[in-house]
Amino acid sequence: MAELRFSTKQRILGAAEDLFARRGFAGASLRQVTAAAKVNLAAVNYHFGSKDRLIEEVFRRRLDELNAGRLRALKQALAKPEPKLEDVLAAFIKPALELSLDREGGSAFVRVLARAYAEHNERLRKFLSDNYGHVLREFATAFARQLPQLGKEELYWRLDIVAGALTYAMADFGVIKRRSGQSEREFRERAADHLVRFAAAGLKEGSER
Amino acid sequence: MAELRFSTKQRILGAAEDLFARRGFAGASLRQVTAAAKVNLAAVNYHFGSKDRLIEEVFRRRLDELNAGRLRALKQALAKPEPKLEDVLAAFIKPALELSLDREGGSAFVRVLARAYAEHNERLRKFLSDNYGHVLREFATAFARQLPQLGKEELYWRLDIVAGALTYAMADFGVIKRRSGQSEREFRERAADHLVRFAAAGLKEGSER
DNA sequence: CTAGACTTCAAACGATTGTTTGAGAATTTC
DNA sequence: GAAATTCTCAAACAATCGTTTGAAGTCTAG
Repeated sequence: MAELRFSTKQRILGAAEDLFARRGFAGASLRQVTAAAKVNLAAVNYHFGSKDRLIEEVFRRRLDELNAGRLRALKQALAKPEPKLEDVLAAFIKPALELSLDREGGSAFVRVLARAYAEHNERLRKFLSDNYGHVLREFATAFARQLPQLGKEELYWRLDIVAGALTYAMADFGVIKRRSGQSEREFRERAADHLVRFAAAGLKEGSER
Repeated sequence: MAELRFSTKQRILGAAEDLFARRGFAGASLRQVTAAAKVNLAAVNYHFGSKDRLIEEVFRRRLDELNAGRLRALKQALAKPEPKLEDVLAAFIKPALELSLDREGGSAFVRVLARAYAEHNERLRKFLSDNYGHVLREFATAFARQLPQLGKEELYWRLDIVAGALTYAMADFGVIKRRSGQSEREFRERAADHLVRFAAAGLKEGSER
């Protein structure tokens, strides 16, 4: 976490990500963050302006790439001759899996992401909606095309459940622990496969299958 | 929230539940809680001893009844001549639905519950595991009997996803808003039905169906 | 080499945190 | 109705919070 080879700004972002994942935004203090980053306390306000802006930058650093990856994967999936529901789901899930495999704090970030759902923080919601709302809208359109037999309301119900399950699974909650012989990558890829098949089954249920 | 007809202790628990749901355990201060409860600041430490113990009592007040209801429903479901997977799922989900319909803060509590998942707080996890772990173990056994074709590891994968989706859906996250003409009860019952069918589809997927 | 910009630092700011105190009010017990 | 117990209250406790300050350090451009 110290890692003095990184710049002050990067070390703060890394330490903040880790501590926000473990103690929440209110629960992690700037003194804990700067101590973990081996940086002076005032550096946060110098480089980011405030704690709130630091939180936003923790998101921006990862979400820019994550959502770009999702859109890329979606475009690729829809370019296939006969794109399936599973392809659209995988386009949403797999980039998040890749992120969670990032050596430098990616797995911490997906837990931060899960916290953002739990926090009903108005300021944070606006920031996320303003910057990344268009991605979710594109996926909603793609899902609607894959599931034409579902009413709009019904579709939103199911997508909401899928988004929740995804957030939960990616955050590594719950009882599942990987077997000791299994690599992190194997573990995560199995997780993504399970989630895609599980979500597809739930989304299709009641339709013609 | 004020509701002076309730005792000091009950008013504190109600206000704490509401504020923990909205701002988290670290984010809600005892001064905010006691102000909302129209109670003196010192009353929390007098009646509960500390903020941590107050948090535990917020859980205990609801979880005793919720988990008793789940075990009752599970017993009833397993007493049927041919219990189905959907029956076991409903036994887990429906009591939570009932709780979320409780006029006096039930819907706030399910959001508190979702926060407890997000918090990796060791103390809280131990409290929940010590007091209610046996309920989850009974359900795991029942699910295993309904899905004998699934390996133990595979089953745990899927149950974890179901638990996450349930927590998420019950916490009323996400984009779904009920139509203005729809009652809270109608809305929640539709939610539970969707969730049971969705979860059942995902749990069975890949088996004989 | 120097002037200027950028970055780090220890120290302190006022505000807020959970908790404790001891006096007083309210209630219960006999 | 007096004594004892339970509860409420304003006030203060030390600790910690996010933020600001101004001086000292480091770096870069001319």
